[in-house]
Amino acid sequence: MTARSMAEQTLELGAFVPFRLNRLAAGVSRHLAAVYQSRFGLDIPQWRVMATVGSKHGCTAQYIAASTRMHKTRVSRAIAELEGRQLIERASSEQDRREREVRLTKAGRRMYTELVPLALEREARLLACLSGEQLAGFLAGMETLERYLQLED
Amino acid sequence: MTARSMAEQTLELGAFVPFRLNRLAAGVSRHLAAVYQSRFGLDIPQWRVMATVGSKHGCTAQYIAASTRMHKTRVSRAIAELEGRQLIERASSEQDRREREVRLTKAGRRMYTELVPLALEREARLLACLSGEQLAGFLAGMETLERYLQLED
DNA sequence: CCCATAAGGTTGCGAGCGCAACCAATTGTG
DNA sequence: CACAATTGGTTGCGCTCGCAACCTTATGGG
Repeated sequence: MTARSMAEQTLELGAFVPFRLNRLAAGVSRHLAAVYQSRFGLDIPQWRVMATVGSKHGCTAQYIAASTRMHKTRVSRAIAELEGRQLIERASSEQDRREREVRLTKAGRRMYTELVPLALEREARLLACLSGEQLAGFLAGMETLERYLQLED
Repeated sequence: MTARSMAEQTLELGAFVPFRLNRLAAGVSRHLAAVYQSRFGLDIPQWRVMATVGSKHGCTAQYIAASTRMHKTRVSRAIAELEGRQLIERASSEQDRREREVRLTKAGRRMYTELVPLALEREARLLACLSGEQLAGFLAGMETLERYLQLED
């Protein structure tokens, strides 16, 4: 080991990928929040529940927790709030009376059909700052990292 | 507009980049937490303060908040805890007696020199799952997104 | 058939965080 | 020089979250 390599290493957070990823994710969330927060009065857990239930009718809280990677208590509370706002409804499952099947109400479905195009458009507008080639490279890297960290569904 | 395009759009969270970025950032943080949490008893705010002060001796809480993008109260509390553990120390600035210059103590510097190589190694091990080309593409995309969202320092 | 164990879901509680208000020191302006 | 406005930093408060404990229903083994 040379004297040079003994010199104290430093770490610039601004160049440290874990930090940059957190910062980027927060920035993108903020970029998206305008859609579901100020316009529909949803917070992140509620938005995730709406998005999940909207494409998986009759799913359970269990399923929502697993696919959104939220803690089951967070899901439970988000569901309770959405039910209070009459956006979703629950019915005890026939097969297993511990489970409760979650569905969008009419009002919930109306919000969903309005919300989803706005969210997708927001995502598209963000990604439009990347060239086609850059987008492909970025997504490829994300997928590899997700697989490595076993984050996929 | 065709009848087909009137069909209700759906949104799969698992294919939605904002969600995937949050999930990835959380996964990477968890991957890294083993280093600073279980081994050195630091939480994220404390780790970020240590990292910042370690390469910017005598900086202010202000500076830490700006470069880590943490709320100033979060920084204030992290500093107070680290000071309580005698890892950093503060001295009132001569030029402006509102400011307090933050520095690592001897023990803090010892932790820093032990911590930084482990964190960098952890980052390198994570990124090693990407090919050189994939890594370059991923980082290029990140930089463009950061610039677009004005997340840089 | 009974009881131990597990699984779906909810709730009490403590910890962490952001907002707003605040204190102290500085700067700017008449 | 005085006083308003600003800035660095801390603190009280309310909110959200995760953990652990709990209730209810289902399952499995003797």
